[in-house]
Amino acid sequence: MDKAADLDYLRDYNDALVVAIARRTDVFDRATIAAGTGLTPQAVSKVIARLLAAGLVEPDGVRRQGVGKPTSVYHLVPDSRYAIGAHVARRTLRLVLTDLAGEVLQTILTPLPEDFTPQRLLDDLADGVAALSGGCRAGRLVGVGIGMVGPLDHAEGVVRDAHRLRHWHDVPLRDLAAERLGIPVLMDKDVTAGVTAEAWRRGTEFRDAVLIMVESGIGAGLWLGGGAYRGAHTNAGEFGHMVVQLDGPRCVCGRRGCLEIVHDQARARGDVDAAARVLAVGVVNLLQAIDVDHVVLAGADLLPHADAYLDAVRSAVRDEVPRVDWLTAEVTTSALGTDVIAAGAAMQVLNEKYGPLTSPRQAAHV
Amino acid sequence: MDKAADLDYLRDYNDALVVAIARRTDVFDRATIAAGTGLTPQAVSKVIARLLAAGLVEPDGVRRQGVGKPTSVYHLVPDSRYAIGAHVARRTLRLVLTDLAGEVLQTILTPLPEDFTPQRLLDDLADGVAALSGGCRAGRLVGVGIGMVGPLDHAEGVVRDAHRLRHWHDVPLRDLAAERLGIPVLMDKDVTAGVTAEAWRRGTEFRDAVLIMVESGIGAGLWLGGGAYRGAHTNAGEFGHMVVQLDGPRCVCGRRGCLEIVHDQARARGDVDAAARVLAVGVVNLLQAIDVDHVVLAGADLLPHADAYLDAVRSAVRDEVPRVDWLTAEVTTSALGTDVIAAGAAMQVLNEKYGPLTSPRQAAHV
DNA sequence: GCGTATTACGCAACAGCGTTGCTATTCTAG
DNA sequence: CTAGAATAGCAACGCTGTTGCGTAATACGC
Repeated sequence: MDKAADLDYLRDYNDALVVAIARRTDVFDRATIAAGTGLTPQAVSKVIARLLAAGLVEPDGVRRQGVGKPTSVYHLVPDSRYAIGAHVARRTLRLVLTDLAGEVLQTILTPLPEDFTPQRLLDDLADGVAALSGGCRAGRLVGVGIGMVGPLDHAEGVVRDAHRLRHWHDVPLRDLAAERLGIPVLMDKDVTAGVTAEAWRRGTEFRDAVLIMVESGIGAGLWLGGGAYRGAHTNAGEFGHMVVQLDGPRCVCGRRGCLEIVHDQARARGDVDAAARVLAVGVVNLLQAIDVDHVVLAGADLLPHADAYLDAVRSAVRDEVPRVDWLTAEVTTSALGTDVIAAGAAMQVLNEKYGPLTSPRQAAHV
Repeated sequence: MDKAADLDYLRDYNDALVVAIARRTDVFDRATIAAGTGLTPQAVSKVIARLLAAGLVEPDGVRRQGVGKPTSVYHLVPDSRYAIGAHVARRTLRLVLTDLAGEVLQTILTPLPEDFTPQRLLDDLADGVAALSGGCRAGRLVGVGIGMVGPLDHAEGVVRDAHRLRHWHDVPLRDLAAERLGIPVLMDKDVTAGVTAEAWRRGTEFRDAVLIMVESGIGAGLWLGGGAYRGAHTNAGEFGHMVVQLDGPRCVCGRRGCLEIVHDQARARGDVDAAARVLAVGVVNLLQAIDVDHVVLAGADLLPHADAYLDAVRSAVRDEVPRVDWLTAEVTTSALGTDVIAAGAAMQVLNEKYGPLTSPRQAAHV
C-alpha cells in the first residue's frame, strides 16, 4: 500500500522546488518564484527563510527595477553541500567530489585488479572517500553514491551479478559501504547515475531523456517524467540487448542480432561509422518506444569517436523519425565527459535530499 | 517552472489513496488503512468522513473480531460516479459507460464511414453520450474520455495526424467535444487509455506495465512508475516502428524492417504463429528497455488468435530474458476484451479526479 | 526639495492538514 | 457483574500555505 503525504512532505517538496530553481539561476527573487510555482509571495518568504537557515542560499543584495522598493535577491551557495560519487567499472574506480551546483571539484582514478573482490573495492572506496572528504568543510558532505554495472537491485542495494566480475553475486554493497564509510550511501546502475548527472545540471526542462553508454556493453539510463526510471526490477535500460536483426549473430545474452553484438562486430572490424549507424538505429527505436527529447551519448568506447556517433545519431533522428518537425530530440554528449557516471552517482545523493520529489512514495524512503 | 504543492494537494492525494484501496477490497476499515498508508487512525477517520460526505463510500456495518469494540467497516459505492469512454478507431466508434469500480455497464458500437470528418464524429459522439447518460443518475457523470489513434498531443488535446484518416490534421478534438457535450472531456492515445483500464482495475501492484495493441498497426500503452507515460510529445509507445531486421522490408514509416511490417507480412501469408513470434521478439526488446512486469495483449487483430500470441510471448519471455527467475513478467490478455480502450478512456476520467496523484504537477491541471 | 504613487517585505491572524491526548463506547473473558 | 481490551471520535495542537494590512524604500511629478 502506498504511503500517504503529510505536512513534512509538503514542506520538503516546496523547499526542493525552490532549490531546483536556485540551482540554475545566478540569482533569484521572491516574486519570480511566486509567479512560477503558484505559491504566494509570503509562502516563498517562508521557504527562503528555511533555506537561509540551512545555509543553502544566501542574500545577494538588492536589484533596483524602476519605481518601488528594490527587490531582495538571493543565490545558491554551491559549497554548502558536497557529495562524493563513485563509478565502479570493470577495471577502474573513479571517484569525484561535487558540490550542490553539480560542479565536479576533484577526481581520483584508481585502477582495479582483474576480478576484484567486494572487500578490495570497499578498501579502495574508503581510501578515496577519505582523501576527497578533506576537500569539504565538516558536516557538509551529504553522502556517497555508487554507480555500478548491473544487474543490481536498487531497492535492496544489492549487486545481483555484475557483468563479467566473478566475485559479485548478491553482494549487499550499499549497506556494506554505508557501514564501512559511516555516511549515507546510495547505489544504482551506472547508466541511471549518468542520466541523473545531466538532469541535475540541466534543470526541469530536462524531463524525458536517455543517456546512452557504450563501454564494455551498451546500456541506457532513463529519465522519464522528471525522475530516474529503473523499471520493476532495476533492469530498465538494457538497451544493448534489443534485437535489431532477427537472424543476426548470436549474442552473449542468448538471443540473436542484439544491438550490442551487431555494433561490437562492426567496431571489431574497425568500422566505427557502421557501428555508429547501428547504434543510431537503436536510438531511434528507443525514441519510438519512449519518446524522449534529450539523448546524451557517453561511455569510454564512444567518446573517443564522439563526432562519428553524434553525426550518425543526429542524422538518424533527423531522417528516420517521422514528423521530425514536431518530434524534436536534441542529441549531445555530456559536458562531464568520462566523469558523468561518477558525478551522477554523487548527484543522486544530492537529488535524494535536495531534489524535487515526484511523489510521497519517494519521500518515504529518504 | 513546476507547480508547488499546497494543503489541497495533500488532502486530495490522501483521499485518492483511500479511494484506491477501497476500489479493490470488498470492505475496508480504519486500522488497516492506517497501517498501510502510515496515517494515524484519526486522520483516516477524517478521510473517511470526507468520502462519506461525497457519497463515494458508505458504511457496511461492523465486524466483530475478538475482544473490544467491533470495527466499523465501509465499502466503495460503485454507482456513485460514472464515466463514459469512447474508442475512436478507423471504422468504428465504441462507447462504454463505466462506474467508479471500473465495471463496464453498457456498450454502444457505431460504424463510422470511411474518412469520417470531425463533425461526423462529434455528432455520433453526442448521440451516444446522450444515450448512455440515461443510465446514470443526474450529477454523477464525471466526464467523457476519448481514446484515439495517434499521433496526437495530449497536453493540448489536439489530434495531429490520425493514421490513415484524411480529415484529421491538427483537430482540437478535446475542446470541441467538451463544448459540444457540455461536460469535461479528456483525450489520449488509444493504447494509453487501454493500459489505464488495466491499471485502474488491478491496483497499485500494477506499477510498471505495457499494453500491446495489434489493430491496424502495432502500438504500446505504457504505465510506468504508477502512472501513464506519454513521453515528451505524447508519442511514446510507437512500438510497431522499432526496427527488428536491419535489412528488412520497407515500412510505411520509411524505415526498414520495422516490427510492424515484418509482423504484418507474416499475417498476410496466413502464418499467425510466425507473426506472434515476431511480436514476441518486440515484447522482449521492450522488456529489456523498460523492465515492466506486466504485459497485456489487446487489439482486434490479436484477440481472435489470443492463444497463439499468448503462447509466443510467454515462451519468449521465459526463454529469451536472462535471469528470468528474477526478471519475472506476467503476460495476459485484458479481461475487458475489445472494450479495453473505450473503458480505459472512461477510467482516465475517473483516474484524473479520484486516482492517486503522482505529483503536484498533475494536480495542477485538474 | 518634497509629497505621492509604487513596489516589496514581513508581522499577525487564519483555515485546514495530520497528530496527539484523552474520553466514551462496546465487546470478550472470567 | 467486573476487568480488560480494542475501537471511535472530540478537542487541542503544531505546522503548512493564505490573507490582511502596516511598513520600508524607491522613482517620479510638482
